[in-house]
Amino acid sequence: MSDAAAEAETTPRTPRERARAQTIEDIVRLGREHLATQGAAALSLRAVARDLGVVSSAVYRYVANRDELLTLLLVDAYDELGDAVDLAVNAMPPKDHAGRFKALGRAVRDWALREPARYGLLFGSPVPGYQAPAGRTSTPGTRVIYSMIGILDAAYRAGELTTAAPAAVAPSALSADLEAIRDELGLAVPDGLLANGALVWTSLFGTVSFEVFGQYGADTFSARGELFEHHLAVLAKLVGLEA
Amino acid sequence: MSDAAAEAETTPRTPRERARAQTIEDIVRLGREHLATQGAAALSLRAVARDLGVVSSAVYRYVANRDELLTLLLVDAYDELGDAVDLAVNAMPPKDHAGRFKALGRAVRDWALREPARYGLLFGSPVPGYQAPAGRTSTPGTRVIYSMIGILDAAYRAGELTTAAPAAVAPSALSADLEAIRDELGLAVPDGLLANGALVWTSLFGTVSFEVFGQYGADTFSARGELFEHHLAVLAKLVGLEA
DNA sequence: TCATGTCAAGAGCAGTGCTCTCAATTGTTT
DNA sequence: AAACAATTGAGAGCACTGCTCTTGACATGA
Repeated sequence: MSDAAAEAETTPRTPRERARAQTIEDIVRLGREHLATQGAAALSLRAVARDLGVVSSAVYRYVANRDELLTLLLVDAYDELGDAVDLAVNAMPPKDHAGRFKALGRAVRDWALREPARYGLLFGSPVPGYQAPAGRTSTPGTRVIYSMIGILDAAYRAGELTTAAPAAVAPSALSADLEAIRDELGLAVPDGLLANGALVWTSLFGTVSFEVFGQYGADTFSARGELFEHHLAVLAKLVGLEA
Repeated sequence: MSDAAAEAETTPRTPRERARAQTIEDIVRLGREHLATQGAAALSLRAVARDLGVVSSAVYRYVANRDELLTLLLVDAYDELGDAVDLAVNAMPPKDHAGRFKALGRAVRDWALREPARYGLLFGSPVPGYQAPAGRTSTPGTRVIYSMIGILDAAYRAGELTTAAPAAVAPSALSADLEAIRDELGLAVPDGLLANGALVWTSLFGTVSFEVFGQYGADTFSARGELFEHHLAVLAKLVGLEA
């Protein structure tokens, strides 16, 4: 236990370590399947153990407790979403900023509809009694928003944003927050744009959540893809990516 | 069981029925407290029974099962949120459409921050294995959106929306959806406005959810009230309620 | 070869939802 | 007032959960 963090990063050397890593991988894989089919709150270590063909207590050799497995699955899901987003964004030309933004949005929606339970773990109500360890989840958890901010910043630096820029934010506690974000990420975008970016960010996940969580009535919207495309266009305009 | 639905609506007449209604009310009250402090997935009928000073099986005399209690609490929360929104909206002059919209938004945010777990039950990830009975939850569950649409429609009919109206929606499956909504609710607002209204609706809950569910980093935004006000202003502009 | 470290298994505790039976209480009717 | 019937609470019990501890078997590295 001297440096568990360090050893967790190293690739396994001995056969024992490799077997152990393989077992943990199996547990995460089975956990992911259970999570995908039944949801976060229904995730059971005992069920995972059964599928692994092992008695329940044996799982605790590899995973400290249920929360630990939840954290592994959280990181796993964040990374898969991040990969899907990166793939979609990079499939577009670097200069097509609006296209990249829309690709990001569509990738989020597609992944969420494909993996509703895992999406719920990431962006739904918190699991009672579980607090995600910021040190392990913040990096994978910020990939999507960083990607979006990157698109916005690149478009701004290239001078390719609509001149109808959002009104500046008056000096305030909020502008101080925005300043801090700009500094930390080395951004060029002005306050108003950054604040609108935050709205676009939350709006994107709001729309997706409504669809995934079934907040729209069962028969209110049948053309949900079209509705999403409309929303995506409006959001793109909000940050000046489209005219 | 001949007409359970009918008898459920009538006010209790006999002392037995009154005692029974009182007990159910107590169960809902205790359930609400547990829900508020521990969250939906941690709601336990046995814990409620303990607090009620009764053995666990006795609760089943009054509530069919856990899902049934969840439904009662769902309706309870929807109604409380609806009441809070109505109160805030009606505190503004009927002609101050933008003010009424913002009051609605603030009421939603305030209630959500005051009751995070109950908000999570309404707008967070679905409880695994629980499907809300649409017949009992759709009416209380649509109060807020109907209120918002009402504000928008009133402003439109009064001709007090900014002329910079959103682009019309091309004839499509989406426009058919919007047409159906307009017909069913007897609205006057055109397609583009209605579609934007849907975005504003989901965006509002997206922003609130991010704040309530802790999706913002712990220290990314300190001035969350200001950020919300900024977003509210942008959303108001999106539907032409503000210039 | 032998000691060390690792492992799976099993028993067990406390909690959960839910069902069933039984006895007592209560309200209603004769 | 007495008899009846409906309603209720208690308790036992089943199957499930997370988690801990002990025990015995095994493989690894010295």
